[in-house]
Amino acid sequence: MATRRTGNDRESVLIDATLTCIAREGISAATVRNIADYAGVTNGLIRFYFKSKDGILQAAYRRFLERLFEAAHGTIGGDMTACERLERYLLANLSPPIVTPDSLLLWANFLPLTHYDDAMADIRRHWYTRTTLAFRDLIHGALEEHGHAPSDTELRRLSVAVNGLIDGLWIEGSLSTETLDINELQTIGLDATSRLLDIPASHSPKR
Amino acid sequence: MATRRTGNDRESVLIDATLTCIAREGISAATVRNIADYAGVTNGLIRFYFKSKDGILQAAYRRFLERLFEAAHGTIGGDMTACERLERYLLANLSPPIVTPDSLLLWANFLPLTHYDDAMADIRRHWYTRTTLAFRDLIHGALEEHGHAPSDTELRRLSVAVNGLIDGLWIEGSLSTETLDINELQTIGLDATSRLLDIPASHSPKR
DNA sequence: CCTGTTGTTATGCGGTTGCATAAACTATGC
DNA sequence: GCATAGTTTATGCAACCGCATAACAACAGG
Repeated sequence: MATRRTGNDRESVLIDATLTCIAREGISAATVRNIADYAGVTNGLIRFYFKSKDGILQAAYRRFLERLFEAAHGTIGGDMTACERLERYLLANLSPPIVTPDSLLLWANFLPLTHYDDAMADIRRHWYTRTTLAFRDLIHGALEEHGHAPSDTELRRLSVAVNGLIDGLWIEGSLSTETLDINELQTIGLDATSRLLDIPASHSPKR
Repeated sequence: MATRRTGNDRESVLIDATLTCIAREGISAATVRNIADYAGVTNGLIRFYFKSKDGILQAAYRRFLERLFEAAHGTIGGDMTACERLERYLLANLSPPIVTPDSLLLWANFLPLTHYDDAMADIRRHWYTRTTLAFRDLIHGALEEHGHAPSDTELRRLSVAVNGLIDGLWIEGSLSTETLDINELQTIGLDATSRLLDIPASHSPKR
């Protein structure tokens, strides 16, 4: 019997349990009973905190995306130069906990749901635009700092390219944690980005 | 009642039905009955061609990956220059049928299976190494053609970077078929690649 | 202490669905 | 026409799923 908790503490535990469950056994194993097992409680409790199974799934998806976002943007301080901010952001996106088999698995498991379920689709769109915009700003800042003044289309294209690069490296890194070490992944990412944006990398000033 | 067929024709239809089914309704809807419906036959027939549900799933995954591979490498002729070959390859990877919501959905639906099922994992590894190697050769050829003679690590890193870029653009393109048109995606991809490899793009000779 | 509220369990229901099997039927080649 | 490959129909039977509800445990305030 689980010890009694107060406040929305349990709710949080349940959401995390959902994520671990999905990461370990896949979305099809994310049944009310199974999730409850992961959380160490009994199935009925889920209905106490969420009005349906869809509810807890949406909450889990939201938390997952929010964590990804935070893991990347949380490392950025206001006192940095634009280039430092961009670099921090890139590095975070090429390190754990973002680059992990689990995060990729969660992403892949959730993605299909956003195609059949409107609520899930909304959640994805929300975070997608949020990340995209924030990212564009980062790129914009870094470019300006080096005297580049890109047009709107140029900026958009560069953002798409670098964003794509990072996403692709994220996948490669998460899928081959054995064969590709994290340091090399970061080196590759930073170096490639500096070439794409035509700005020197911070540690290797020239190239 | 479906008309009678001969040879392994039906088998092929069943595999395709599996893929359509997964793309449209997700892996959890890929039940024996549902797949049979998509194929226009009855459930019992599946067991005639495949020894279990896992069997047909593996066959479907194999076909899916093989098609992706073919869609990209099939466009390459032996009489082209290395650069042309690379460009063709990149363009194919940034066009339908590779860049489609369906292919991404299939990919995302299958990926988790490769983490719980050894047979599926083998299939993924097989095609993964195959694509990686082929891609590295393409890059290598293009670099040589421009007088670059990369070291092994350089070549590997460049391959990872460009490969990541393409994968990332594939995701972005497949997820936002509305907001991002295919031509722009290709422009972005080719341009970015030429910067990464430090070789001029074919149509815009200088930049 | 008692009581009301909140957190938690236990249990049951109705229903779906899944995979597999076996036996019956049909077309087709020889 | 007979044998065989292809196909359907019917069925078994179990797992299990999501949801609901009622009983039980803990804690807070009066």
